[in-house]
Order: sequence, then structure tokens, then C-alpha cells
Amino acid sequence: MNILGNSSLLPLVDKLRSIHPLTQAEQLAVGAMPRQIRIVPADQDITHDGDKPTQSCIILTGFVIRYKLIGDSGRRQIMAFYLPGDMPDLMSLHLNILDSSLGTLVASTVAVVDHRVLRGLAHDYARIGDALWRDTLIDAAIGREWLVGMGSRSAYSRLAHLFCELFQRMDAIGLVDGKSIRLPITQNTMSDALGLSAVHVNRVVQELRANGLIIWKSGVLTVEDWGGLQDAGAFDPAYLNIRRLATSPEIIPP
Amino acid sequence: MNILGNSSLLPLVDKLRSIHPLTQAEQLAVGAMPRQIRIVPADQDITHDGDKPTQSCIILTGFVIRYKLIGDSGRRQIMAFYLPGDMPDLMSLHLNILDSSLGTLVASTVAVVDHRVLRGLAHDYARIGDALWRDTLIDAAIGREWLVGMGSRSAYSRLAHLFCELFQRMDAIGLVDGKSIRLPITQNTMSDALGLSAVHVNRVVQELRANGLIIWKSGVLTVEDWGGLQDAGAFDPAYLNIRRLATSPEIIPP
DNA sequence: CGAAGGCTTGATAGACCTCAAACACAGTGG
DNA sequence: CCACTGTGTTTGAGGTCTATCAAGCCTTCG
Repeated sequence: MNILGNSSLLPLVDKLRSIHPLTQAEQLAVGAMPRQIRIVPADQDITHDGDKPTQSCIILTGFVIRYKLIGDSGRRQIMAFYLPGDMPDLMSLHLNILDSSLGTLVASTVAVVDHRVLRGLAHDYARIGDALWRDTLIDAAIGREWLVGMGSRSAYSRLAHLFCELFQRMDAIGLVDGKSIRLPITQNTMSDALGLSAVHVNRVVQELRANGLIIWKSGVLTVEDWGGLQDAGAFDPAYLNIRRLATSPEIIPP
Repeated sequence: MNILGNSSLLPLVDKLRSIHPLTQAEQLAVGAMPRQIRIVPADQDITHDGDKPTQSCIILTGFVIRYKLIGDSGRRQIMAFYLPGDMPDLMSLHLNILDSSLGTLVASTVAVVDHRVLRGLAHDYARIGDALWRDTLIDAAIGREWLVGMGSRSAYSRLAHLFCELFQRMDAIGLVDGKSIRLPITQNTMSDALGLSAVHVNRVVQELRANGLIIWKSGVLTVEDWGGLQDAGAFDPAYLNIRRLATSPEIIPP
């Protein structure tokens, strides 16, 4: 894992291709964006609630959350997980002030790109602009799905659903190993994302295990029964809007 | 209220101006978009979960919800309320398949615009494209705020927060009358939005009333104690990203 | 005036929380 | 190599918030 490899924007290119077709030239243009590389230790903020950023970041490696601290209680609500290739604060391009913070769960490398660069790219290549817009819309769609879960699903179902989502998104970027993914998340973190207590998350995890759906140990999640997990979470991946990637060159309408 | 008045896109122009500066020419271009006008009765769908629309709609008058039916239970989860000037399915411009349905709460008039028209407008006037993108991002920000509420706020607080949000948004489009807004919503509908039972919503409403914060009767919400309501809901309007509208012509940087 | 839908109230049940303590495991230092 | 510490997981007991069920009331409207 050399420095050049670490600074490549390939994860972003792949991500964008997984949601919107791009020509060779457009892929090159995305990959050639001027950027700075930051290596962020675990459990550290990348941007803060209330910031007015002039740049956006791209996760290259690691695991990042969007969250908000809740008043005095010390609790935090996690609103999204971000994986390599994601642009978690792309919204800041048009939303001057951030309404939430971004923080790492594990040591992560991120590329930082000026808004001017992104705007220029979107201007020069309309389809890249469309892909970026679409990316923010998918982020929103995932948020809506979480909202539905919070409002109407049981703890058991919500947890199953979240496992399904993370598994599918990891799969889309090639990070599934057999039936397993690396999931460097504590049950405490999970409880912050699901609006549950850590104790209750623990009990529900044990239930999922007892039902033979998953194994989750030392940072690795293994899905033993995908169908069962999907049923438990009433999971329908349509909302992720993932395209199947063509292995051969794509035909893109003009 | 004549037919011409009903078909004017002024609510949209005002809405876009309230979130992004537009020149006179741009405002005219928005207002001149070719569209069809639909009058939709109460409690009827405008678009359905799973549709692949080729047009987007603009609420001109009325009250619209985004919702999703939950499996078999017959329950529905409401994910957003939309008011005059809002474009609730603007996201379909880049999200080919809808993940939720739009339905009216009262008889509403909507303007329907082809995606080609919107794309053309965004292409010809970059700032209009920005305004539209920004609109979808604010929609997402509101969703995130709901998510935080669902995950971390009590029923009492959530209801207070929702009242605050609706009041502020009505205010932004000039629909506040003194301390009151028209709120043609049943407690049952409220429960679908907050992920609560109708019975519990009723009890919480009574609590808000007893505390002298609101009066809510026959479709009219009166805020008796704005500060108290804001405190009860831990409401901070920043996430709505509303600009104060200049009354005099605006200076817009090029 | 009757019907229908919405609102209100009471009683009971369940999901989930809080507090508290014990256990498991990895990393650290002696 | 082992005690030690800190973090994460697990278990138990009791409590709270909210759901569900069921019935009565009130308002609106034809």
C-alpha cells in the first residue's frame, strides 16, 4: 500500500460509475482533480456542525459517520455511515452551513477538494455534475429509508436492515469477502445510529445470532442467512440506486 | 381566485428566491416554464412509490405529504410535508425510480413540468440549476432533522418540533396570520409522521395545550408561546436554510 | 337528524430504557 | 510472562414511555 495508491481517487470514480454512467474522458477528469490527502486517526472529526466549508472530502479508506450531538444529554445521533468512494459533505457545495459533523470510526484517508474544482468539473462535464447531484440524492434516499425504519420498525428489524444496507454498499465497492465484511463498529456506535440503548442493541444482536442470521465478532460481520436477514429487516435494496457495473466498455447515450 | 392566478408559478419563484438569489431574468424564466395545471382532490396520490416519472410537480396551493406504506400493517410513515412553492419530487430528475409516494391532505393545485424543461432551464441558467439542487439538499436536511428527532427526542418534544418547523416554513411563504397557521391535518396524520400512535399524539397535544404553548382546533394552529414551544422541541431553524428576502432589488454577484 | 369521522378517555400490555455489576479481551508496563 | 487497565460485551432487575384495545363523546355535514 504505497503513497500513490493511497492518494488515488479511484474509489470515487468507481462509486460514481456505480450510480451513473461516465465516459472514459469523464472518469479521467474525475480522477485528475487536484486534491489534498489527509490521514485522519480514529474517533476524530473531519468537519464540525456549524462549519462553513469551502471544500468537500472523499473517503478513500476507512469508515466515517455523520452525526449530531443531542443537546446536553451527551448522546449523539448518527445519521449516516460513509464508505470509501463516498463524498459525505458534498452537500456543502450548495448548503453553506453544515447541520451535522463528520467523524471517523477508524483511521481513514480522505481526499479534500476545493468547491471551485467541483463546480468547474460540473460545469465542464454536465454528466459529472449530474452524477454528483445524483449522489447527494441517493444520500438523501438512504436517510429517508432510515427515517422510515425509525418510525415504523422494531429494534430487531432496524438492526437487520442496517446490516443489510452496509453489506450491500460494501458489496457495491468490492469490499465483501465471501459472506463477510469488516465492520469496525461497536455495539455502542450501533445504538447511536439506531436510536436505541447499547444494552438493547446487545440483546437484539444476540437474537439475530440465535436465529442463525449473522455472526458478528471482533469487527467482522458474517451473514449466515442473507434471505432471513433481508426478511427480518424488510430490506429492499432499490433505494440504494446501485447500477450493476458493466465489465465491458459502456455505451453511453450522448 | 381566478384561473390565471391559480396557474401562476409565483409560489415557486418566491420559494426559490427564499433559498437562493435569482436575477430578474432568472425569475422570469422560472415563471415562464411550460407546465400543466392539475387540481388534485384531498387524500389522493400525485405520484406512487415505484413510479418512473418524466416530470416533476410544484405545489401551488394545498398541502402534500411524502409517505411510504409499511409492509402489511396498513400503517404509513410520512417522511415530509410540502407546502405551496415546494417541488416534492424534484429528486426524480436524477433518481429514476421513486422510493415513496406523494399524496394530498387537502384539495391542492399542482403544476407539472417536464424534466426536459427543468434540465434545459438548469443548463441555460446555472444559478437556477444551483437553486434547484439546493432545494433538494434542503429537503434532505429537513429529513435529517426528522431522523434526529425520531432517534433521540420524546414524543412531546418531537411534536413541538414539528409544529415549529411547519410554522416557520409557513412564515417563509407568507402564510402566517398573526400567531396562527392553517393546519388541515388530523391527529392521525400527525401520528403517521411522528411514528407514534394516534392515541398518544392526542395525549401529547393535550399536554402542549395544558402548558399554554399552543391552541389547535378545527384546522388552525395558534402558537401561544413561541419561545416555550421552541424550547420544548429543541428547535433551531438553521437547518431550514431560509434566507431573509430582500424587499428591494438584490445585488447578485456574477 | 342521523351518520361518519375525528377526538378523548381508561385500562392493560409490551418494547425499550436505566442502573448496576460481572465478564471477556486486547494492549501496556513491570 | 503476568498483573493491570480500559474498553467493549453480557446479564439481571426494575421502571418508563408508548402501543393496543375498547368505548364514549363531539363536531361536521349531508
